[in-house]
Amino acid sequence: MAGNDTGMDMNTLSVLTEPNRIRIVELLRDGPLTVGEIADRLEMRQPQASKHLKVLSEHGVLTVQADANRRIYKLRPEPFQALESWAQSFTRLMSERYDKLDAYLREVQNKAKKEDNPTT
Amino acid sequence: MAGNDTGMDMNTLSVLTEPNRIRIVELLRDGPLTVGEIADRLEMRQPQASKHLKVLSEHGVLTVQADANRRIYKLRPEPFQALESWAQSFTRLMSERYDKLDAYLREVQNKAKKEDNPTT
DNA sequence: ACAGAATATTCCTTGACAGGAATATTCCTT
DNA sequence: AAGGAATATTCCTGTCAAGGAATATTCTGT
Repeated sequence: MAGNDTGMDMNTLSVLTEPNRIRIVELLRDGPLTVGEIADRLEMRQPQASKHLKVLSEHGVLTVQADANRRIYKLRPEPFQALESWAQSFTRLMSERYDKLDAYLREVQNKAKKEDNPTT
Repeated sequence: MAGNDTGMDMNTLSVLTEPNRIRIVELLRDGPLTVGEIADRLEMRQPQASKHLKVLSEHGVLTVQADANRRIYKLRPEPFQALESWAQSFTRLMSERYDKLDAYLREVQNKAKKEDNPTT
């Protein structure tokens, strides 16, 4: 493992960075919607909406619920919890890290000298 | 505005789509590093590292500090705070939204009937 | 069974973008 | 001033993914 214990699947993040998918997700924040409504409100064509919804579903961001002809999409909480944790893993550490810059600077300079004459 | 008041600029986020950039960001979580070290530890070539670092800097995820020949890159806290807020704007609402599914279902079905014979 | 909604899928084209390789630039050291 | 790190930039090429358009599928109501 690479020290990522936030449960954050990085594909989830990358799936959320497509502009139209972000719009979909933000729209669904206010509640579940059908494909048609999503396409309408975001002024995109139905096929594109379906495609994005598929991607989002496949990555666990959304779930579908069938209602007759329609498919109602809604957000799943998990990815956002994971994303929040992931972001926190940075914000929590950030302030103390700030102090380490000076230390690192000196360290780097030392290493530079050492590499001038390695013990050989 | 489109109801996004978290200060989250999604273009900032979109920069984190690229796997190697995520790796860089996670590496820098442990503290600032020079270009060479980043390239080494992530086993990528220096030019690619520089390119990614440039993109990350341009989008405000990193800052540079020059030290002689070297450039020390470190994370900026703002994007991650914004990301955390953004994620929270979902996790906070998610549980109550869950209850609204049934309501929405009925609403959708009503609307369907109305559209069958619009008042004209 | 049929007509017609609502949604999904396929095929195609195009643009963006990441990596490779070579080279330019900047800065230090002597 | 010259040589040599460390880093940045440029040019090229291939890949991938999003959008458009057309079509297929699924479901309903009668």
